[in-house]
Amino acid sequence: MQPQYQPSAVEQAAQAWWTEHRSFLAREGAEAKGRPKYYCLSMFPYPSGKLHMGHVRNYTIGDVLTRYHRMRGHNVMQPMGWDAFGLPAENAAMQNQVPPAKWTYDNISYMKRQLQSLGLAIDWSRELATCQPDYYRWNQWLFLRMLEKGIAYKKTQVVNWDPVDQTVLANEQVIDGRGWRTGAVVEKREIPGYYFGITQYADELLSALDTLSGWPERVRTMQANWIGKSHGVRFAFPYELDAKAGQLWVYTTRADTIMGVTFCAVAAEHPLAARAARDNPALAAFIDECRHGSVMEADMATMEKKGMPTGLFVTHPLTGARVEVWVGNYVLMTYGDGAVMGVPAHDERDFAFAKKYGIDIRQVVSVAGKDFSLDAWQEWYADKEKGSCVNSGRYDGLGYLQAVDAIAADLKAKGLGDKQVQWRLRDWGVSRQRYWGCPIPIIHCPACGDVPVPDDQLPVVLPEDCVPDGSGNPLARRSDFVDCNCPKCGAAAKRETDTMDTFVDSSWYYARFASPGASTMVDERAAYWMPVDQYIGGIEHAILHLLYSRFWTKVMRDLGLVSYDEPFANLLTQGMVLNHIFTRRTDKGGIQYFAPDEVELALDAAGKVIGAKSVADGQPVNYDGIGTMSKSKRNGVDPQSLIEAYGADTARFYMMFASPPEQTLEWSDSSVEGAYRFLRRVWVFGHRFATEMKPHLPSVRTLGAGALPPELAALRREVHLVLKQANFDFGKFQFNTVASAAMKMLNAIEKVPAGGGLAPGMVAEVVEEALSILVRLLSPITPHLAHGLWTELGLALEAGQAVLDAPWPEPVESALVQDEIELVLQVNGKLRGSVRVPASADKAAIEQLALASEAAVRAMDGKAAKRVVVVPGRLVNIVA
RNA sequence: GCCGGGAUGGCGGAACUGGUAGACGCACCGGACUCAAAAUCCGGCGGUGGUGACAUCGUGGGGGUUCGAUUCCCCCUCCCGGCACCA
Repeated sequence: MQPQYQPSAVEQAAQAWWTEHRSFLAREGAEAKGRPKYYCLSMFPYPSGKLHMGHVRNYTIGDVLTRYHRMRGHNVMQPMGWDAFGLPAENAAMQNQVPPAKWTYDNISYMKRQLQSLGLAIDWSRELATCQPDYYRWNQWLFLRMLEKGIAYKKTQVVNWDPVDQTVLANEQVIDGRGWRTGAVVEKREIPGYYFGITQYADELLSALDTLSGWPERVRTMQANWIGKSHGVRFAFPYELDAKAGQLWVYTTRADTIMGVTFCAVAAEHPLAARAARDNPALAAFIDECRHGSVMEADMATMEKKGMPTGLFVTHPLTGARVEVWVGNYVLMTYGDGAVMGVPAHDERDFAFAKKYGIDIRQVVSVAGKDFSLDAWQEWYADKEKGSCVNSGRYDGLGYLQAVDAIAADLKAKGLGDKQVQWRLRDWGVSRQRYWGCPIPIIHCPACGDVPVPDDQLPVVLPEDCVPDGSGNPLARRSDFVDCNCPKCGAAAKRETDTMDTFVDSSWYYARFASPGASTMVDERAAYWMPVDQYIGGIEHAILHLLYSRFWTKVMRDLGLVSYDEPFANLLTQGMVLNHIFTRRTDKGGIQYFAPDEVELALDAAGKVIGAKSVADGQPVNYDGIGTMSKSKRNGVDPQSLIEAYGADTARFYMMFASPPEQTLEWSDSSVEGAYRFLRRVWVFGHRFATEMKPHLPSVRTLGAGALPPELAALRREVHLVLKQANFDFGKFQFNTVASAAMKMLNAIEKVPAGGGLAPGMVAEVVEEALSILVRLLSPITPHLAHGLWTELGLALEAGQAVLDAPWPEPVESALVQDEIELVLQVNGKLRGSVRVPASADKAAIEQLALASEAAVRAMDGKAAKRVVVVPGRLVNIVA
């Protein structure tokens, strides 16, 4: 074997071997040979151009798990594909005058080569791209099924409208309330669109979270809060207007405070607001003002709360009091009925609103020992657990639950309300006024209306040669796409030009991977592979993508297409990859970003960073902390250059070692070098073993049969002890400590005692076993290095067996035993030394030995022990 | 604003169910090798006091529970992710 570690040679050889042996083709049925299936899936990438470090991290984690489970005896499947529709392709098209399709396919072929150079154990025979008609036709097909079942339907939606470009903007394209290209103030506009009735599944999506024991608690909590089941009361304020009786319906979770209502507020889009504005120009102007700005909830929630009275009054359903109706810019038309009751005394937002506009504040809940004040908001005003009703007539003295019950009953008796369960979750709007997406299979006929495209005319194929220009949807200008005949009456008709949200594409790709090439949406192979055993992706997908996929699965199940309830049995949410940010203020007040390799750091004597300067001009730059790698901040590191400089194994090892998968990972060039150094040491020691030790190996191995000399027993014990911990850590997905275990193991093996009367054959045997364990432990993380060493050192347990199919190593218990153990000695909880005791000693014996120890006697200073706490195998604490 | 998460040496991080805080690595310092440098190898490395054994403080800040708290509870600060048309 080569005495030096040459990653490119090692990696090319390993990859050639895997290709030749078709090592990563997943098998089904009899070919699975009775092994349990393990479907390991990383979230597929958007083909943005080239891989970024987040991809490398994501796919390395998936690959480590895939290879680990394979060695554990599973029938593994790890597919890969492309989330190929989306906005960036249209942006690139505008910039480069290249059709999104070409840009996308070019990116895919480049990124595929990059993924292959990482040595991922991917079954490429299952590759798919969501922009291919034989994939997205099933989006269209299922859309039609959902339409038939009433799960898909049409209604108006509120969008960001750029009045200059005359186009709908994505939230991302709205910067500070203005269009990103035109700078025009964005308006809210209502247009028709298709929705998926995810709320029909709200109950199950919530309750089934309890069955997802393989999901992180935080993701389940986020989804539960997002679905947002709340128990409250929906009730009405009657009014009379234009000589007609009407009712203003509101929803509240705080019905116990209903006696404190001093105003109502409606959304600007509410019919009552429109009616009031009819003869109130000031109000009309205010409503118009509310139309400006983005539709993002974060913007709505942080903007200044403004309101204006409508001059209309409604009647309090219980007190009969006249209550004025206001228009509030903070009231969401999309939640509940687009109107809220205002209780300034017990709602922080209402309090601020009332203070601002001089509305009455009426206390109706009190907490014993707390004084109510009109001057400043207090947390307890809104604490429904502790208070009871006051100033509330017949409800006085009731706690939250009793008050809600009594009030709901009274409202019900009057026919003006009842208890109601409310969801925060809204139906999923899927229409996008964009070109590069899956066409919605609808035809608009002047006579028949909206007509679904018949199944036998699917797929509705998207033309791939359009170049968008930023104003409107280019599809609308393509008569060869738009003009068609009505499937019902045959008359000339227009095809729908909206495309589907790209979240639709990613809501079921995992199932298609399990039935590649099927002539139906999925086939029986999906029944074998699904659900995904391990799903891996960024935490930023914790809600939308994962919730939509769960919803989509339940729809497919109810259509009889699949029989599982949930798509992802286990979920690992990986953290982001961060890097340092360096900036300089420009003369014009802008910010200039410097890539980390354009900056030289100044260190003090202890190695602490005390300054930075530009390599180019030697002038100082500011260190702006750490942030996600991004093009705009110029702090990204190109995986390609990393692989070229150090090899894929170093990139993989560094990624796993630098941080546990769920946490953020901070980039460090020197730590990458550290990873490389380690891999080189492994290789070099392998060479030393092959040349210096292996020749002494006895033909019949006796390891474990008899007692080893103490030095070798200690080495062997260390190796097995570290392995035991590493196996435990693997189960926790804590790959950083697995990597560090491999380092510890090498540290121990490198110090292998030699000479001193030790039989060289015995030394070689202990080292061979240690290397066999180390190489297998490393193989999921650094598969090329492991493949090379396994072969070159002849470590295979069965002839011809590659390391990727070798059995996972388990610690040998007999190698771990020891006669004496060391316990930590504490006095009053403070470390005061240690005490050696026989491994078999019982509590009484340990107490005695501890009390008699030199360290204890000194620390006790003649005082008597009140109590002795013994934690077996760990410590003794003497309480004096 | 709302929901979720995080904070440990100069840095990334470790610490099993409450039991030796700082494993492993990086950086830095010292030594060996070298004409010299790089690479490599050996040693040191939280703060303060002490020649030293050792003492003492120390896991974002404040309080609590416990023989014992990075870990559990309460309050606060800052940072990160999501907020429905980025993917």
